[in-house]
Amino acid sequence: MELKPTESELEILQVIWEKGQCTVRDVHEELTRTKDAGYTTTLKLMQIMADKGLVERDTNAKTHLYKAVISREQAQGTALDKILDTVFKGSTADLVIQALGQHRASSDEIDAIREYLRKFESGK
Amino acid sequence: MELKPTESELEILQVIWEKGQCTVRDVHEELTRTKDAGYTTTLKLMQIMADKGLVERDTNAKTHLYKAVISREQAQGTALDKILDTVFKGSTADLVIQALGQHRASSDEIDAIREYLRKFESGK
DNA sequence: CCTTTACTACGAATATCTTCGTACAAAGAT
DNA sequence: ATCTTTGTACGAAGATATTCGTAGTAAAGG
Repeated sequence: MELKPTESELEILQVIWEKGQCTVRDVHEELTRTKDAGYTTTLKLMQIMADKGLVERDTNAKTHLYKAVISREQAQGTALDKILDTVFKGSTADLVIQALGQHRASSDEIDAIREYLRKFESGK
Repeated sequence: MELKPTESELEILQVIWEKGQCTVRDVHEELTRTKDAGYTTTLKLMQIMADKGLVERDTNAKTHLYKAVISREQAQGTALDKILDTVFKGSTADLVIQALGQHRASSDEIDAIREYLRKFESGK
């Protein structure tokens, strides 16, 4: 089963992940805060996502309710796998170092990562 | 200027990054080790990439020589930005932790990251 | 020379993703 | 009851990405 959301699908998933269960209108209003798109465009995309199995929908009421099937964490994993493969030669260390270098992580973030490394290593 | 390579373009860039300057045939032979594609498909893609400015080519000789314009590091940065935005809510720490957790970095890798964190923090 | 091989150029078919208009049904408002 | 609003379904146009066939040209081998 292919579970690789497209760009637009990811925008929609972001909203659903954030809000939980959503109607098309919920998603659409959120999306139009930053970009503009017709309502039926959002609708169509969400229908396609339902076909693909990226979301599930409850069609009992007139207004359907959508929820995510794949979790944000799964999508994160997929996205990481992909860029590890395509631009990082598979090196997690390179990826991490690039991420830290480029994006000026805050001290809190760095502490969190240190903490994680500690746990990680003691857990082996 | 838009510098976002597509999926296929990234496959080609990987080869060029690895080998340096390349002919179409160089790239094509490398690609066909793992997938299959017609020669003219690879050619066309590389021509398009030249148009887009992803690669430069030297057309003096009959057989053209291609080299990457955008560096692997640039592409890494772009890729990271994109997934930070689309699936990590902008949190570098989440990204790093997911990357480490999921892909079982080796001890060497972890050491490299620790080392990096040390330098990073002392350098502020 | 002439034939075969290796290359580029380019148009066009496919495939995939995105966008939207139109049709129609249900619910709400007057 | 009728009109307006709010929904879904769906076809099809548009945009972009991918694939490949055909044509033409330069080089290499005989």
